[in-house]
Amino acid sequence: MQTNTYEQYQENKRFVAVDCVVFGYEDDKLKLLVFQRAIEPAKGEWSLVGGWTNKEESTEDAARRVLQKWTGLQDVYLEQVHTFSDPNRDPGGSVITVEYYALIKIDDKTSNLIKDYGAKWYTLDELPPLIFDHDILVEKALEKLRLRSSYEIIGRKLLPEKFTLTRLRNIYDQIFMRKFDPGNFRKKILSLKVLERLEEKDMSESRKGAFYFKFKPKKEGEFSDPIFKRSI
Amino acid sequence: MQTNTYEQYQENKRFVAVDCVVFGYEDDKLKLLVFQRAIEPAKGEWSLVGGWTNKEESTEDAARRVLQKWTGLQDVYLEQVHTFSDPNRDPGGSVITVEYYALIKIDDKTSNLIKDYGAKWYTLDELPPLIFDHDILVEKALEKLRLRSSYEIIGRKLLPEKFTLTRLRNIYDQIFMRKFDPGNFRKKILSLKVLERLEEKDMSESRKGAFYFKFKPKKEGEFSDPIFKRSI
DNA sequence: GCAAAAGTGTTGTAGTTACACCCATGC
DNA sequence: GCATGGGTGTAACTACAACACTTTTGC
Repeated sequence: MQTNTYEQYQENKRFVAVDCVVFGYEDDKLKLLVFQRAIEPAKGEWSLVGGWTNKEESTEDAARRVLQKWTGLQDVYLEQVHTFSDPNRDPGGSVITVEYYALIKIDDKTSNLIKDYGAKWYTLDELPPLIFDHDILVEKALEKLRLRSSYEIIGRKLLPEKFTLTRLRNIYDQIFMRKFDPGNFRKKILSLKVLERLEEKDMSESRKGAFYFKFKPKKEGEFSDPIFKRSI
Repeated sequence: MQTNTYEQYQENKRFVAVDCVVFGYEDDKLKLLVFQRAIEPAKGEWSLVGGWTNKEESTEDAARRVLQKWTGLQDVYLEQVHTFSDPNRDPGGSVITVEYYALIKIDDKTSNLIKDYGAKWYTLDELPPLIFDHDILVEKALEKLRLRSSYEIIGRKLLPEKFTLTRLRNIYDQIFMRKFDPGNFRKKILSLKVLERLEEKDMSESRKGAFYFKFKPKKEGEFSDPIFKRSI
């Protein structure tokens, strides 16, 4: 173990937690994963997935560890959102929390794992009130997700291997809480040349059928798929 | 003192610091404030302004306290940037740092206070290497500042009461590390209607003289001065 | 008059929006 | 044959970039 030059400042040490806003897409709905809190205070109330960090890991690793523990999920997409530190934000004591949002693909396997822990997927409009400042964390995560979604097509982390453009648009409709014009959305997305059309069609949503698409493999070192060229 | 439900998790407690990337504008240059570190390890080397947080305050309050202590500055504009937590980022021990950037108006009073503490203003291109991951923090702060600057005119926090458009453009040139077209920049900024032209001219930079401008008072509850209307 | 920065005008391009319209197919 | 989502085309609008041009004034 490394020597710690700062041990004289012991009394400054803090509780540091991570909280994850977990987004998933199921039954054409953007959903959010919430848990019933396992410890006091507010035991039993709805809360985000969270846990303590420890000093041998980064907060991102802690977030991954916590997600793995509670949901069985691995290799999720994480992005740091914000750090909350109001000493009164948690009635149990002064706790700093580093917030992440996660994007995951919901499949049967994950669904089962999640059920084991008293967790539940809620759509954004049906979300119950959450403990502490977690409602604010959700709002912040959404803002960050919107920002990210305007720089790159985020469906890659939420959708199954093959999907229709209507489904992708549906995600964007829900993230931005508005209706995108189907024609314009299609042209915009296809102009970015990050999707590849498959020969197969999805016949379940319309008579005509809609072509499936998949993401082209992401090139190494390639930064992202900018949706808007404009900058200052 | 409030009771702490979490005391049983003592061994999870962490060192949490704040670091501030302080931007100022002086002699037509965007500058960054760095200090010579006062404690081991890396004592005497250049570092960002930073300090410990304690559990009675938020990290933002800690940042304000630290800035006040080292620079005498009060009422600065702060924005949280990112939280760094790699357990090996600080050779002195596992320390989480919450990063903020600050925008300040440099005047003679602040200059004097700052000199007292072995601090120094550097332009971006002359910045010496900083300790630990602080070079990365600077890069992150710049990115965040660029983002903010494309949503609202940030000069309000950096410039004196009255200023010319050339000076404002000069700030943008340096933040984005490119030359903005003087005519286009002028039209863009004035179209936002957040500036008010004064009758007085600055005759020091040209024969013709350039009108001084000032920011209109910010309306209460008004969010910001968007520079780009476009969204997805 | 000339240099130099301040300030205005003009034109082309490209991203975006709104919306009309055709397509394919199961009923 | 018609309703429905899938998919294409087009015209108007607007932000932006490039750049020409005019203004002012000290030297």
